[in-house]
Amino acid sequence: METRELRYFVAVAEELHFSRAAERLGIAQPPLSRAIQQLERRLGVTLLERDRRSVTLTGAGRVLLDEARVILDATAAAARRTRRAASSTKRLTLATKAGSNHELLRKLLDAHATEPEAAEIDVLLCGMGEQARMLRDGRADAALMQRPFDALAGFDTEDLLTEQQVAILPAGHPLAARTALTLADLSDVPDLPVARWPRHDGTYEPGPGPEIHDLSQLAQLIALGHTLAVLCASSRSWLWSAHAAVPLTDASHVTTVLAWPAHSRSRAVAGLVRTAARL
Amino acid sequence: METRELRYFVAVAEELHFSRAAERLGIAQPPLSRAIQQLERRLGVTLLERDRRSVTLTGAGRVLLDEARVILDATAAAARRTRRAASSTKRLTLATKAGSNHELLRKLLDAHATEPEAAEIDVLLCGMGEQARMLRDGRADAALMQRPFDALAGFDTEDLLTEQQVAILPAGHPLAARTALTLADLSDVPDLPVARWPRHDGTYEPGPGPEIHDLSQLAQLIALGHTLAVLCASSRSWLWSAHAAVPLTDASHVTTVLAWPAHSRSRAVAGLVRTAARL
DNA sequence: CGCTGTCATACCCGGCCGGTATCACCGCGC
DNA sequence: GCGCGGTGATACCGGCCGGGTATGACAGCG
Repeated sequence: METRELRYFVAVAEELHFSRAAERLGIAQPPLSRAIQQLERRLGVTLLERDRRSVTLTGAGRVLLDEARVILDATAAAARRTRRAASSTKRLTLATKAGSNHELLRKLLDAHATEPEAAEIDVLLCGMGEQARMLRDGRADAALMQRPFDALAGFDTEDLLTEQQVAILPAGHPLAARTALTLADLSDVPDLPVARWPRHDGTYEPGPGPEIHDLSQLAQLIALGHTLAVLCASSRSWLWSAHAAVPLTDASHVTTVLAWPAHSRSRAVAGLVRTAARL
Repeated sequence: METRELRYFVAVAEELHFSRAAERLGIAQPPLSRAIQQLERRLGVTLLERDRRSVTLTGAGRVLLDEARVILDATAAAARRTRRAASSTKRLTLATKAGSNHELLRKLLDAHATEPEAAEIDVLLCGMGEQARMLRDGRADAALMQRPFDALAGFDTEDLLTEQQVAILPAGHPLAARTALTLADLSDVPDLPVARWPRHDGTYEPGPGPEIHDLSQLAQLIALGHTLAVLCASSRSWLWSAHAAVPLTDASHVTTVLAWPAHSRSRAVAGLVRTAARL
């Protein structure tokens, strides 16, 4: 199975339409039909049911679609990682959630800068939960992520900092005067629906609160009194004067971790991990 | 990057010799040289340092070698899984260590057989630690594995049974008369070196004991009085009369788990997992 | 200084990838 | 019922590229 065939198959399987898929691929329809037939012949499996008026995936086709997506992503990541390994042995890209854990990032970068032989670090600021994609993509070599919020499957990690969570509220709100809160206190504040974060797959669970894409948007919404949010304590570093932070006594703790692709053999990443382990 | 190019590159990177790699691939040397040059040109990266007398990998080459191996394995697995999905919706292959956990396997199969809509199960008997490869390969849909011995990374699991470990000894040995032992008792028995299991990567750590590949071999070696072994308690089901099993009071417990590829969407696997969860 | 072994280059051929033209077929509307 | 539009499949052709053979350039070695 060549990646070209997989690319073609994914296009057809997603469009369920040969002509549209061909257009998307930038080729004509007949060669595409032929390529898929050839793939089916070589596998000895019918992947698509052509029904004169509609194209549908067979069970085997669904399996191959899942697998092919993974393979194509891995191939693109491999090319990127290879290119980056060539262009810059002494340079690495660290993905981090824009705005979060500023103090920790500062400490990590400062400590790393004092290391002899240390690689230079490019900081790549991401939206919520984008770090995992960047790491898988090969666009980043390492990332700061948070357990249990971020999807850490497939990565190796080093714990950096465990901290309490706090509720971030509009400064004028009655709850903001309290010295401590519980999750129950927040679950049903009538005028302040809890902000909704994207899940691991990028979708949002239904609910009344606004969908959050990045922290500056969240900050604005809280300052406007439209929502409240639960974040780790170090978020205090970016609070506005219109914000108030109140500790949550019963929320799970959050651990910020340094994550990198499992089995990475990059010396630059290893150096950063060593620095992080000493923090 | 086409899989053909990756296949060629892996061959050259492993052999570090174009002619031998070409022979292994079943093609002539010049086309291979050209293919690698083309790959390098397309990536804009030199992967191999040709030094008139020797070929060595560059840093980028090492990165691509790791990535390419993963991609090629994934591609082969994808083909196998697709073929199997086509040939048998109602059939799945369960990999298990030959000889181990016989009682548990029996219970699982019996319970599954009574389910309506249940897939038929082909049991695939593996040597030590081979199940992980079978799962990754796509040669098996699920496997019985043991924590903490087997490499479970990348799989989803369902715990089935946690049990104590026991020492298996030749029946006539002095230690066999004891009612309980500790790991310290076993660490330095002069005439009975402890059997060595393969590690996750298939290699063995150095030591005096014999290298174990499967349980029948181990059984024979113990019966001959050449070694002793530490196994989970359910191993008692296959003991010979020439064997004795003595509980270990301080060894970590072993959990037998049902494992399957993460994100599997197979209905047949889901059915088996449901059965297992009810055990 | 040839000999050997290495990888690169030159050149040729056949197959396959992609394009255009067309077919076979279905659903739809008049 | 009969064009008509739109679907994927087929037929055919041309050019590119992957593969082969022959050979070159060069280093190490006896």
